Amino acid sequence: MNISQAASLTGVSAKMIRHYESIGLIRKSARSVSGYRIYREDDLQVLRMIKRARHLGFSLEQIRELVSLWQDPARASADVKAIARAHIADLNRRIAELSEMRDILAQLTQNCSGDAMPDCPIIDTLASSG
Amino acid sequence: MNISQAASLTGVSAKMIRHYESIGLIRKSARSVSGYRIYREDDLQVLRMIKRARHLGFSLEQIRELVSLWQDPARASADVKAIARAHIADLNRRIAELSEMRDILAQLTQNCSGDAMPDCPIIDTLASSG
DNA sequence: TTTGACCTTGCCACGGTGGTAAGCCGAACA
DNA sequence: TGTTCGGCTTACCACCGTGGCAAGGTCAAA
Repeated sequence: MNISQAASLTGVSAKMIRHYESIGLIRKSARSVSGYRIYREDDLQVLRMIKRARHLGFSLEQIRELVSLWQDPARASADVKAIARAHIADLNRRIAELSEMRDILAQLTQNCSGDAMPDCPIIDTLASSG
Repeated sequence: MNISQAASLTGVSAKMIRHYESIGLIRKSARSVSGYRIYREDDLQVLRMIKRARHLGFSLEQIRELVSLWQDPARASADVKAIARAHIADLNRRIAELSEMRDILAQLTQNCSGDAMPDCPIIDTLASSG
């Protein structure tokens, strides 16, 4: 099948399939005589896996390792777990950062009258020593 | 004072000060005869405000509006509040996304033995219909 | 044969920040 | 006075992941 079919069957855009190929995340596809990329059912598996891993927020570099482990029948689940743990730690860090921002802003917003007057704790905080 | 002093007094890197100037977020600074940027105490206020707003996760575009409102004595606090609210909503959206990723991964990780065996629910989920 | 949909590669863009290179400038020191 | 070193200038490239666009080749149906 052609790239757009592979794209619609996996949810990965044709653009991204080409990109993943160019960075070596997926193998170079077969080509037709005229140079069109050709995909078989097997190829879709990897794309679907990448799609799901991206959905869980893994970076392409992490996905590269995950794909490699996936294709290694002698893998240790400990290796997979380590990648997942690192990603969870990263997610927690980002969640904590965003939550802190949100909490501060929620507090400031609550104290802002939100009317036609200029006085505003949000601006005041940003402008002074907040 | 020169740019590196302004940088160290505000915590905004010289690189970023130039960038903010180039995108019109801050006014073009005065220049010495030889072309060096010159900053006065007044200029630092804006940089400090940008620094704090970035720390709260506002985008540079939002900051552009905030700075504009800040410098407008006839501003309505409602306008400031609206920007903050929009940002809070965005933060909440991102927090929810990341939390969902983390929860799913935490679940999978918990069920992964993490030993030398290949079997692993994380890989399985990524590879199949997860 | 024409047409329209598809494919190819290659470049530019986003946001925000860092790096690096080439060249000018300023101050201190011999 | 001349050298030297650090700071300043602009301009470009990189990250990450994705989208868009343009110029040109290809395929299938009408």
